[in-house]
Amino acid sequence: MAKKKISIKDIAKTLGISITTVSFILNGKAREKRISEELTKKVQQYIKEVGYTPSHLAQSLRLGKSKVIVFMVEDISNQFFASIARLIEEKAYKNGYKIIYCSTENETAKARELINTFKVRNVDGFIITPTPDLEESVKGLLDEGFGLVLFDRYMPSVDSSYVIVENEKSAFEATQHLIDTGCKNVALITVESEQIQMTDRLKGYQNAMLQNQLTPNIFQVKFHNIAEEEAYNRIFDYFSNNPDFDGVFFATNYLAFEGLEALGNLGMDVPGQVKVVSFDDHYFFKLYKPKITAIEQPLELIAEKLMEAILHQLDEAEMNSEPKQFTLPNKLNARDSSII
Amino acid sequence: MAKKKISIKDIAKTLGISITTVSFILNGKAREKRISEELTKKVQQYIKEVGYTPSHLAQSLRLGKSKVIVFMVEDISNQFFASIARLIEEKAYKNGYKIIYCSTENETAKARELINTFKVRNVDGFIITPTPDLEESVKGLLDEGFGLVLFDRYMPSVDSSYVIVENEKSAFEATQHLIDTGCKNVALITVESEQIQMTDRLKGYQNAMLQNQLTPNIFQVKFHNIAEEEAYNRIFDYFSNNPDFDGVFFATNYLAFEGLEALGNLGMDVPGQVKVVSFDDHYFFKLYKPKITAIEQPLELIAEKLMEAILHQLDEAEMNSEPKQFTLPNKLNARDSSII
DNA sequence: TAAATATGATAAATCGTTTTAGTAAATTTG
DNA sequence: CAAATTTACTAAAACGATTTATCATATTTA
Repeated sequence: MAKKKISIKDIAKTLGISITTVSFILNGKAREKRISEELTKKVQQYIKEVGYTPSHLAQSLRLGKSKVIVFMVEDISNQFFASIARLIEEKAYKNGYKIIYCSTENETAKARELINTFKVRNVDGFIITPTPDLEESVKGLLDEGFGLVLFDRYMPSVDSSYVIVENEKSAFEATQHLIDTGCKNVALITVESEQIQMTDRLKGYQNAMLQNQLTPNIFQVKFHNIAEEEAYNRIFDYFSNNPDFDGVFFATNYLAFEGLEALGNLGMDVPGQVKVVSFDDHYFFKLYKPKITAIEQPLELIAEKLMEAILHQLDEAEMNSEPKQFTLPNKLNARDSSII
Repeated sequence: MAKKKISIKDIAKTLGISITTVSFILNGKAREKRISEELTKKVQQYIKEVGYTPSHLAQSLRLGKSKVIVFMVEDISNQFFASIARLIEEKAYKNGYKIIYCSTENETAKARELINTFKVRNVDGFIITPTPDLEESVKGLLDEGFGLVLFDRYMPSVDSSYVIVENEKSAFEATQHLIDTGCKNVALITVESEQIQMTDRLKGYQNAMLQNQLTPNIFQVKFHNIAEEEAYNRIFDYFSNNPDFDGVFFATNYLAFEGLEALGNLGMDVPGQVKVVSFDDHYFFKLYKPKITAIEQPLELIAEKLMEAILHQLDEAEMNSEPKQFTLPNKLNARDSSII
């Protein structure tokens, strides 16, 4: 029966004092504002008694800060993003922030729309995995004073805070790992994308191949939000038409899932005939027979740095400070050591 | 350079009219409130010109509705919950709602705390996977007029809206499926839990066994937020000590992941020697060799009904209406048909 | 002892809306 | 033609907080 929520005004009236006094006490300014110890105690006591909590809405309106951070990723149901969501959650609540999530599907139009939606919703900050061509919107956020941290990928042309991983270095290592275990023709299965996290992985692969005097063998799947099956078919076709490889480096784990399926159906033995490494480790890779070697991103560290960067920006005291830019190291989980 | 946001007051001043008039026009009450066509047009034109959008904070404060729904689940990084999150997202935004998520870890204390946090944060509604002993808090929400829908499990003692699946029926079917394919001793691997979704699955299994004159063979893993490895070890031990089963029904997919690992390490051939069915289908089960039969929950339907139920409650017009209670059918994805 | 300062509290503006209760002027009615 | 009604619009209160400016009264200071 929805007992009406008590307000600061009710408290003032009941105690026969002014709203101002109550507010000062609530905000710990009693001493500073010279409210007597006696009255302060009395008010605090009463507040505890009735279980009063201030209206965040009213505070937000008055102070112009909503204590809301938007977590805008490619797809919140993706294991990687969901895991990060889980990890930043606690840190956010601990600091009095709430997190609203949304998924862009990596579609620029959708991302722009979402940014606009949330801008007018008085959120304080954004954590974003940017879609292609989102520079303008992102710069807009920065200009308008919103907190902003990019992650998973950054935008070379925008000087914002970001948290990414060492894509090129790890891709190099993964490729080198395959070569070290005897591969002469390592194929790279990646997506057709201009986004930096993907081009960096490509670069790492290419450098490793060239440094070992090997010929790159690249297949870029057109991945325009196509269905899993479609990806499977394209990878299957590529493998059938170019069967002379002895190693595969998958640039993302969903490519690996489909690719492993394809290898299996083509009767290619993993890891006997073909060795495999995937970017972006997954619970699945430990369970798969055989276990799959993969590059693990440091989820906890990413989450930690994300919150560090966004809170730093939202902290009044340090407004307009330098952007924080983190490039974090991954870990290659070699699960085929018995093969070497 | 944060150009200050334009307010309704600015518009009124610029056009030399009152705030009231602008507000009426903004809210489509121009006709009703007898604002002349001419002025209405002019104002609308100006609003479009300057790209004004109302402050949701101010509206929320004034109207007492924040257009925020809390999505409170056991663990947002769990594939099932993350998928639901993804699916309700769009429906929410389409209706002008934002979604805040949080994870309870299935800990009652944490759930209570979260509920309190969000109650004072002026959210409108809650979608909750209740932890054990959460009845009081949940009833509190109902009494205080918050929108509420439980899901994944409900509370028999609370007459709230909920969206669940046919746990008992599907568990029965899964067990029957194993029996039909020749199993005489089907083990049930489940968690030690009093929660209804789990006890229902147990019931379904038991009924199927008894109806077939077979002896139930139940192992309840103590699952007090233990690590994956711990669960693995316990299941491994159970299998080693009770090796005379020819089928396993796993009550959740994470139990199946660990259980399959254990079966593999025990050298038990799946599905030759032991046939397996799991509750809660997963991408993984399609990829695993052999493919694993599993019960698929209707994600889209669940999401749809969740939003239907919560929006129904938040709709002013239908306040205090009857709770909506949905029990949805699952689908058994038999992937071992070649074996029959 | 008059002026200056310290003490303890408060009135009122403000944030950006919505909505109730008016109010003048124009029009209709009897 | 005066009264009643309609038209077109507005003043002001309210939502629930924060904060600046102010105000008595008491205490120091000169």
